[in-house]
Amino acid sequence: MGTTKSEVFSEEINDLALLFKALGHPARIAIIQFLRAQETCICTDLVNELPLAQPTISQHLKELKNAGIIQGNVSGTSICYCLNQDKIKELDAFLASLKYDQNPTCC
Amino acid sequence: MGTTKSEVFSEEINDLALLFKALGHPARIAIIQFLRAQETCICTDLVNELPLAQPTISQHLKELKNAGIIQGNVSGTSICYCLNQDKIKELDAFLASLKYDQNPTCC
DNA sequence: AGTATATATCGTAATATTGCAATATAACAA
DNA sequence: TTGTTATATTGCAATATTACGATATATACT
Repeated sequence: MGTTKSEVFSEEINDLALLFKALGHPARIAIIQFLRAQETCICTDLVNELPLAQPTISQHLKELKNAGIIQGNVSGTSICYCLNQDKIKELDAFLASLKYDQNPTCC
Repeated sequence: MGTTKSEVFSEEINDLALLFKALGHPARIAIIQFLRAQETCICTDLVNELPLAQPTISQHLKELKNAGIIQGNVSGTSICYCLNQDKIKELDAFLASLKYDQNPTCC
């Protein structure tokens, strides 16, 4: 108990859930929004921008990177992060697939 | 410690994070997909469909309902659930806003 | 080598989530 | 009223997440 029963679900469903889970935290949404606004990569900027300690931000970046939503490249002493458009499109496609052409009469 | 520092983020960001968090579990993705496929509402069907106990499914439905992603209407002894297109569109709009017209050269 | 800067990792306390058995509630039927 | 079906709630053990101080690592500059 306490663990998610991932084994019983398809890989597709688990992958989607992991992506959404990575976005399921305000700090990570804020990071994503900042990345989108900058149009380019960042690193310490986030520590100055968000009221969270450096290790906390580093941890959130790691989770976003693990999920594949952002990418990071070493650039001197700093690391340059940016959005991974492919993953975003993947999520967008899923959400789009949930829409109906016309609202069903239900409930 | 241990608690998410929601106070330091905007309401918009917190709302989005809560919506994504609700989708961040395979059982809840499976529920959403089943609801989409049925085009209409459900209830005990999910207990038969998914290898999870009834209280567990009830709990996941509650979270999806709290997030506003699904709606439920009493219909006799059962409850009829369905997707809330508005919330789905909200999430879709956010993801769409993250896309760039052309991929930026970064990282 | 020594120093500064940028980021990651470790360790840990506080809290949240997951899953389910047991039980409660609610609507209907006989 | 008693039974049946459908769903929700309670309680709890196992596990995961969050946040951060302390510390490590890695690159660059002097």
